[in-house]
Amino acid sequence: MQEISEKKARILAAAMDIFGERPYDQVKIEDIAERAGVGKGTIYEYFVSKEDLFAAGLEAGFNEYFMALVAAAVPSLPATAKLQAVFGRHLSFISQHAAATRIIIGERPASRSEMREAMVGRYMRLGRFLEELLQEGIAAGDFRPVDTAVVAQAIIGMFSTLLVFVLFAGQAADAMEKQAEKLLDFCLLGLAS
Amino acid sequence: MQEISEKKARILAAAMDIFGERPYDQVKIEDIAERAGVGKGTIYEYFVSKEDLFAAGLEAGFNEYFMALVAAAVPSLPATAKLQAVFGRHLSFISQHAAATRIIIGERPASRSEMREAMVGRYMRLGRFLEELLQEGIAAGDFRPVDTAVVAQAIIGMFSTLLVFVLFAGQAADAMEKQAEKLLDFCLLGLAS
Amino acid sequence: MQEISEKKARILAAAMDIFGERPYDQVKIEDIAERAGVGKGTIYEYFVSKEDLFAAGLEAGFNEYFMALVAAAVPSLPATAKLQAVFGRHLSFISQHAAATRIIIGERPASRSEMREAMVGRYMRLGRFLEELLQEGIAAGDFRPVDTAVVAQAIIGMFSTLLVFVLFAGQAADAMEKQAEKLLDFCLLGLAS
Amino acid sequence: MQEISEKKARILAAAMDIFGERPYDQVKIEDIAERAGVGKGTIYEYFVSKEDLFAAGLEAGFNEYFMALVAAAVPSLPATAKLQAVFGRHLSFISQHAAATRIIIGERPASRSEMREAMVGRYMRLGRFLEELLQEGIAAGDFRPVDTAVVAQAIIGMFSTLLVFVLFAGQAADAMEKQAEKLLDFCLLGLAS
DNA sequence: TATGAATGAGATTTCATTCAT
DNA sequence: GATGAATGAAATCTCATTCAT
Repeated sequence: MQEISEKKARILAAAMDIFGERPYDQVKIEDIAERAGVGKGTIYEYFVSKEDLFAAGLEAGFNEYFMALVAAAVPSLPATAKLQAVFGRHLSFISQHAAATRIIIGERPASRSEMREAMVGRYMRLGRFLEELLQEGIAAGDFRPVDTAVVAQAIIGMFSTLLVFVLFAGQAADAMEKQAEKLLDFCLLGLAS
Repeated sequence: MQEISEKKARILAAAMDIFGERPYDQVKIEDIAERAGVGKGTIYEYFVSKEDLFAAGLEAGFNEYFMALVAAAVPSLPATAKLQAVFGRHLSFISQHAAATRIIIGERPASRSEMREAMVGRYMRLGRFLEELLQEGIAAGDFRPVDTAVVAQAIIGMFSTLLVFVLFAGQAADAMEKQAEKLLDFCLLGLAS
Repeated sequence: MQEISEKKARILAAAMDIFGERPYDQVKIEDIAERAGVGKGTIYEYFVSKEDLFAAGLEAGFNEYFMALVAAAVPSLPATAKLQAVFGRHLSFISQHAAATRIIIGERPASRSEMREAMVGRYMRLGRFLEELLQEGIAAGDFRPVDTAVVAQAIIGMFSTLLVFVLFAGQAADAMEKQAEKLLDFCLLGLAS
Repeated sequence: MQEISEKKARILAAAMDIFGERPYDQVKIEDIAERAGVGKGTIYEYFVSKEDLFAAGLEAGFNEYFMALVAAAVPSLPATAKLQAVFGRHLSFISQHAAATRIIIGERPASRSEMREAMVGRYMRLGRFLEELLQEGIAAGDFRPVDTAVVAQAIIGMFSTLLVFVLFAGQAADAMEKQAEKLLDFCLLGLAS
């Protein structure tokens, strides 16, 4: 059973790798099988279809990302520092896990309504996390009492802009870092109590 | 020659329609031909390939969107009012032209670097427009002297978040309007001189 | 349009040929395309699916067979001679069109209910033809007033037995001819008025 | 060894069941394994291949049927009564063992000449049984001295027509019973000494 | 002996693109 | 220029069979 999970994980990892490299319809199941070191048929033992595998990769990629953000928000830190850490972690994650990230933004969110729902669900999850962080800051008097839902949305927006610049515009890492800092500053301006 | 352009326009319109309805690889050239009321072969008289047609639709969709924003920023208005108008127009555009919008963000065959470049180019164009607007406001003393590139980026980010909520989460129009207003307010907080 | 029908006919002929040679699932669409001298895709312009093509072949094969029987029953002949002619034509048809015939008995009648219905329909059509022939003979006083439905069924049964012997047991032609004659005689014994 | 046979029998029974339900290529070895309550691999302990298993089912199904006919021809009965009993048993068997019967006529992978031979062999076996019955009747003076081979063949033909009507046309049982009686009568007409 | 996870050959069908008319 | 019939490459998924346990 442990063995089984291990194989499923290997397939999933291979899928994320490859789906990150090129668009969905340029990925052959066979490519993934090869990279995972299993037979084509084996993939279908663990995933219902190519689309299912893609969706699983999406979910796993987001989870990885989300965990990274959560881990960055060390509980002992004050809210401002947490926010700063989250911004930084966002940037470093998308820089280092370009492939996984490219899946997250999802080359094809439109197809199945299930997938849309999942995507929206992920947005919400990220939003809730940021809202909690903001509420904490407000409670501690670090932030002014803003509408947390709105600000969270704004932050997600900033994150997604950074995404585009890092992944597609191929900006240099340090330029991006500066950019992220400034975005954070702008954000804090609006939050300053 | 006038005739020719008219036909090309009809094909492009049909393409935008249909690419907005479903993901790239679920669209058949034949569908577009049918909707445009021309033969399959005719499309190849005006467009090199399916990908080319998609790219043209993308560009046209963005132009439509961009023109709408530009038109909203009536020159005679003060910067704050312009920004407000642009926010409002963004929202109304994505609500009313869901199809065109879905192309803009949607499904990129993304394989070709040309397309990535075009996408980045559009981001930049939108960014420059917003920067100009911000600089104007700063010059007029309406905004504090922020890093316009950064704030423009932040606004683009907010726009894209609104996009997700409107297109995929299916939020009610009026709820979104309120949300957009609040995003603008948050923005203005950071900009207030 | 004439051209089109010609191509469809060529595909159908090739299909009957090949479906007659080997069982359904050992026939590749590609084989049929090759024999018909068209591309694989072309077949799908004229037939919805492999199964559809098979069903069409079945129908066409039966029609050919049925026409042959009908043609044998020359109107001017007395009933007994007609019956004799039909027996003879049955035998010669299945001997000479072994391939087409093998389709008729149908390697896979069970799959779709449509197909079953079509098969039953063919049985009925053959039955009605024989019944008419019998009724004519009864009216003319050549045959005793038997239950025509029953005797028609019996004749179909005899036909199918001959089928098995010719197609599968590979009996010599003249031996079969004698056999058919005797079957007819036995039949006539029951019919003799 | 007793245990082994029991398992083999269970597999065979399951195979007959399922091959009777749907055409050969819609049957998965796994389905049979499941119905038999054994593992997929186990089937290959007892049968060489899917085709082999099918052939075994065919043979077993025919044997069941053949035994039933033989049992119906109770030795003490006069020939006419025997023939009557055999007709009746044929009908009741195909009505009650539709699945087994469907195998007998059904779907032949037909590729292998072995299978054809087996099929012809079964026809012959049935033929010999009927011939013996006829000869007995002739010897007893119940039947006129017909060519027994021919009449046996005719009877087999009638049996197969009944098959089609019962299995595929879904005729009501009692209507068929009447039909069978009449077929027998017609037969007896030809046999009456 | 029994198992079932793993395999990979294989075939239908789709659809972008071509080109003769 | 306009058309759409013809094409064939290509890829998902199935399933009989194997073999390590």
